[in-house]
Amino acid sequence: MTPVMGKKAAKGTFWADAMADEILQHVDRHPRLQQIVADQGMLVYDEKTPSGIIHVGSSRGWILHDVIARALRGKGAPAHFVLSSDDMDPYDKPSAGLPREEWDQHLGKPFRHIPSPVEGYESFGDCYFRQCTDLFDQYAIEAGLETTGGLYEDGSFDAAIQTALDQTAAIQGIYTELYGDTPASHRLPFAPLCEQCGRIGTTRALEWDGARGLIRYECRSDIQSYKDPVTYERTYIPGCGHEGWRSPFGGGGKFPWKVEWAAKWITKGVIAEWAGKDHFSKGGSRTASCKFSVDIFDYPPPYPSSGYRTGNGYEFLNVGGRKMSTSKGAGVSFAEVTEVLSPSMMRFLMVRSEPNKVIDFDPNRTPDIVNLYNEHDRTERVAHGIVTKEPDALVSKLDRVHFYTYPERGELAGREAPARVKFPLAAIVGQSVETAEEATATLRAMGHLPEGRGHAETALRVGEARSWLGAYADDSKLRIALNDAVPADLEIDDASRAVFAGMAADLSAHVDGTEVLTEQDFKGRIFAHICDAGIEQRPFFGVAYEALLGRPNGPQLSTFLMSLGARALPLLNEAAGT
RNA sequence: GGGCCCAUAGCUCAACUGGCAGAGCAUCGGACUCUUAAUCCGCAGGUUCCAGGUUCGAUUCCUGGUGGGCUCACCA
Repeated sequence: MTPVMGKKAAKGTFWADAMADEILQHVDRHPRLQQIVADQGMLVYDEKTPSGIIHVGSSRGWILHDVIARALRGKGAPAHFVLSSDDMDPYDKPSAGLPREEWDQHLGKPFRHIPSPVEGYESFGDCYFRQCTDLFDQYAIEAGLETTGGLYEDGSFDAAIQTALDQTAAIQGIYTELYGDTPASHRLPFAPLCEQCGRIGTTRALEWDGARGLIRYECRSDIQSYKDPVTYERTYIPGCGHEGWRSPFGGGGKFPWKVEWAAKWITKGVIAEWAGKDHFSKGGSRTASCKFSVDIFDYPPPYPSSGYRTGNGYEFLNVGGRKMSTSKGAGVSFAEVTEVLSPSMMRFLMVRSEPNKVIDFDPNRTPDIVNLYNEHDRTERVAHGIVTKEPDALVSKLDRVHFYTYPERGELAGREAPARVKFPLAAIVGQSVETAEEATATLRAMGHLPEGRGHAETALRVGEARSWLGAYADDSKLRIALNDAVPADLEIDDASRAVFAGMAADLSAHVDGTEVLTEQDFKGRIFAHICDAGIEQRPFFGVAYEALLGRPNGPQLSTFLMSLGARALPLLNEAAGT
């Protein structure tokens, strides 16, 4: 391939396109990387430890890597995104939702060797990893999947293990240089897997015999500790006391994290890999890994790093102003969010925001949701060339946002934009009818959908609105709930009762088919009744909403009643006093 | 204490690699026999966090502050 020789990316360039340019330059600077790309393509890499239910914040990284890989492919580079499950990592503290008496026995073991808490998965690690990756299609995330444990077991890491252990002194020196004289300054950079008890978090490597390729270790009870979630006491994971020699190769153990990260880069030939900004803090794991990569493995650390310079990680996705945390069991899981919010919307949210901007998203805040849908729809319209009120710079940006939000749509030229119904309307109609079919029919009758189009996307959106209302919108104004009965303390004068009676009669006739009314007809009847009764419109509607919903306002009455159909009749009759 | 990121209209964000600060939503006003988080039209909304510096010109670049977020043993 011929990398596009990049100038510095223009400031107005969409973030993913600009990053792709920089990655191509990164490759250009290193002949070694050019060779790797020629041999195996351009690897965009990410990894995740499956230590429990994975929260929604992690999806920002997956989407980011997917978008970057697509941007690179868009420039002709043979890029692909691979996500690895760090399932060789040990289960290092009790997991929030699992019974202690059953699961504490597995503390210290690699996630890939612990049974799955949920049926149908190969292991603990497989379970939590795949609960997410099985949803990737819905998010249009195109990723190759692998497990880090698998890489240990198939020998991929063997060369790096040999290198690291042979250079133990140099690695210890780097730890000392970065962190001072800490325990890591004196340890072998490897955690053997105990042959007797299968734990990896409780072992200490004692001696490396490079000639025989064996490592001496013991399995102890003073290595790995956690803060007990109930008693808050520091508790040590018990090792089995085994001591012996074993081969570190072929799955015989794992690197400590910071060394492992660097080992992966050279082993896999990683060209680009981000992580959350927490890893990129000065003195953090990326700092150490870059050092190991350059000094120990002699490999150029992947973009956005360059040599010892780490570059910057991406910002967090906060939900309701809080950083999500897997281990604290707080927050919203990725799988859970997917059931309630549209994957397209989540993807849109993350594509439109530059990686260095915090995203604070709260599904409990109705305006957040309404706004997100509005912005999404506008982006879609602009991308289809429908609205051109926006300034040019914004149009070209929204164009790219749309492209990366819906990569599967491809070229839009000459294609009609999906017919979108605004989210609040979808929510109201969705609550007053039973099925998506009815909702679509109602919306079509109301004139919100063009003839013959918009059925599928509208049914989808009504479904999204309903799921969201079911999960998050308890106190949202968009929630409507029919009264069981007309509130006892509601005063209804005789004139108003007559209007209710008239509406009930009209609606009833419409429902049993003796009279076919369009929405316009029905609307006209309502006003005729009000006029006949000789009362003011405004106060009457207030009374009507109190009678039906227990609120002073609500959706347009004619639409609302028609979409309710027979379900509205008991209340209308009661209000009419009949 | 050190480091990184962020700060533009009430909210969410733009501003084409320094050139008259713009959109969407909300608010407000008007229209539609019609109350709405429906539709259409319109008004208003800004000392671009502060103080300096570079420049003919700074939201943009530099320095120093302020506020917010994240992070800096081990583990990941």
